[in-house]
Amino acid sequence: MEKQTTIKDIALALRLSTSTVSRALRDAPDVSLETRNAVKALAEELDYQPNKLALSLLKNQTNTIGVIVPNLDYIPATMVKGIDEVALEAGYTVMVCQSDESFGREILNTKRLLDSLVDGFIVSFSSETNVYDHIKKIQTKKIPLVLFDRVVDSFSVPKIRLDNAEGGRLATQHLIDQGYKRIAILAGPGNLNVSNDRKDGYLQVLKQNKIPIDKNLIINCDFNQDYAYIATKELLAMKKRPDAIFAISDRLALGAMLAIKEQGLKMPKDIGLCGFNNEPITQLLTPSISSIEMFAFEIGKATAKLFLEMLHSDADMSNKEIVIKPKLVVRESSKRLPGR
Amino acid sequence: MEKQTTIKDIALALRLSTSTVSRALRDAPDVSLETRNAVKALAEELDYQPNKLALSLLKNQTNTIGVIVPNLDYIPATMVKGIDEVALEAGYTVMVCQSDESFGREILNTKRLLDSLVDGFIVSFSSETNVYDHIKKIQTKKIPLVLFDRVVDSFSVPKIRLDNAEGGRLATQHLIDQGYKRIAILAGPGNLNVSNDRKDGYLQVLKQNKIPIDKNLIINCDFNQDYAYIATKELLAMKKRPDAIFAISDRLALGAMLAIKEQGLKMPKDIGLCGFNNEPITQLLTPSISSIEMFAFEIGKATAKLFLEMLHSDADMSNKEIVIKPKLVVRESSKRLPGR
DNA sequence: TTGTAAGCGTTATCAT
DNA sequence: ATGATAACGCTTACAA
Repeated sequence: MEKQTTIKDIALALRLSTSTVSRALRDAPDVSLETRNAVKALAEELDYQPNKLALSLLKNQTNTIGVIVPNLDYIPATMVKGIDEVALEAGYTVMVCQSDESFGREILNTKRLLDSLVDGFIVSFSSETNVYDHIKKIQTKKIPLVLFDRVVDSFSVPKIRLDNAEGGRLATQHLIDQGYKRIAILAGPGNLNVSNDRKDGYLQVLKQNKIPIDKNLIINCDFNQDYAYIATKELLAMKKRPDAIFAISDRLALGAMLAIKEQGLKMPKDIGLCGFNNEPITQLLTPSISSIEMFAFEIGKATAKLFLEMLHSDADMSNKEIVIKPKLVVRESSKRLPGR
Repeated sequence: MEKQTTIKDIALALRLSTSTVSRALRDAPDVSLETRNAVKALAEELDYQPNKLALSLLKNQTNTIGVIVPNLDYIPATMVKGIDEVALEAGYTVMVCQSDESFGREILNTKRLLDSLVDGFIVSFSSETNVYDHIKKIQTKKIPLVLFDRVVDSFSVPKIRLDNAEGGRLATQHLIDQGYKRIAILAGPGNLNVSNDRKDGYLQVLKQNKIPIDKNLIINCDFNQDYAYIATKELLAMKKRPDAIFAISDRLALGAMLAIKEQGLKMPKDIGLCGFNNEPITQLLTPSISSIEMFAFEIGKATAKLFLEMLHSDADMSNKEIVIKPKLVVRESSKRLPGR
């Protein structure tokens, strides 16, 4: 790694002081046109780049945002893309760390970013996380923090998330509208808001429609296709098997689909299926899978915007919460009535 | 953001000089046990964290690796995971920038990372890139650089990639072995090694098997499902239509599949299909799609290892090239003979 | 064993 | 209009 040109080099060459050079470079008003031009010309020639480290040390700010995501699957990757786009435009660089759904990695990532001296954090929790000391530490240090997607209510920090309950309602009501009577749910990990809220939506709609709730039809599980496959096999082996399945993620829906096909059941005739996330894959499968669009890119952009707003305004935003509305996307796996 | 505890704070509180504190903290031999303990205790109490910025400025090294990937789809995301894992273990932090297949973004990312003063670069090119001044700039500055996956031969820097030609051979030979006679190829963007090498493998095998090469069956295109769909429709509309398609990525295979299904053709009976990358989706589709496993995670890990090796050894590694062997995974879309 | 001082690259404050 | 100096947090000769 070669030595970079510094202000000193320029100053020396031009027999100026570093301060003058610094001023000239930044178009300060009180520097003669002559010197300014000379400085700029030489800077150009030597390919001078200001040293960000020195600047950061001085200003105590790195222009870097630490982003922690549970994984880099389609949805988080899309959100990161949104965050990155907005942050970049505002002159911030994003450091993305993925926790791989591991609490330990999440802690580690927090530490890493903390001592990388990021200007703030944008965090979405791993499915294992249910202790939040690492987050409290961020708060203690008064470092700006925004939670997104997989959030936790108990922290008074800005949050952005999908209206997951609404998503659950949309999916469940849709299945009911299509004439399904015994609707099971693959409900995801029990400690995530995204799981619980979607399940709550499901429960609400069942109640509204006076459909009795059968606990045997509610399966909590990892976001894991294999688990969904096994769970679905068990569901289908029941004496009174469900006639529809609401999987709270498309990955879970995939697992369910495999089990359904293996059982020789046909969608949507014998059994209905609705996923969540609206990943591209849902429209490619046969049958295509109904799902809930969650606007991941938009959530990402909104998150970064909210973060920057918090960073630059002094208003207290700790109770601000942005909730994005999901959209039902009906496909073959659950559509057995004409219309709609 | 609260002021962090510094060495100065500790020195002041303990009526020591900063150098003594610094030494005590780093277990230097020439500091009395007494002071060392006092310092460490207070450091613990005040939750002292060394300021990385100051250290970086001093040592002129950030312990950060800049990674540029063309996108965050399954394969690059998996590679990043591998890179991250190895880098983390070695005490390095990874800054990932995705170019979104845009040359402009790639330039921008290079700039960003360059003035973030990363210790080195790990780069995979966007599909638009065919001018390499930004890479030359990295080289001019003597900053360590490794290319991976989408590489370019003209640079004498360490490289890691799949044996793409072998992948092309495996896929094509497999289709021939299954009795397909007119094999088309969706060959991807013409300026990427991954495209050209896979196509070369295809051409080689056709020659070996004395199958005439028909230029109409060779389609160069973006890594874009929609394009593959359209191209396949055209292929199928030919008077002498192909009886098999080798798509050099699974995304392209998906597009092809949609067109094939729409045409009412059955795989593998009427037409064979083989993709590339072995993304999880290939085994979920109906029919499941044969593909080439490219060991993305391993490539990622190997890349980071090679990078670190280069960073820490003074041997000239500029001609080192690691080539990973792909593996054929046969699935329903191309298997019409028993056995194998 | 401990302290002093210089230096990493930059900017801000206060002279001149 | 320009320069000298201190400061950001830390390490490392060199001195004591």
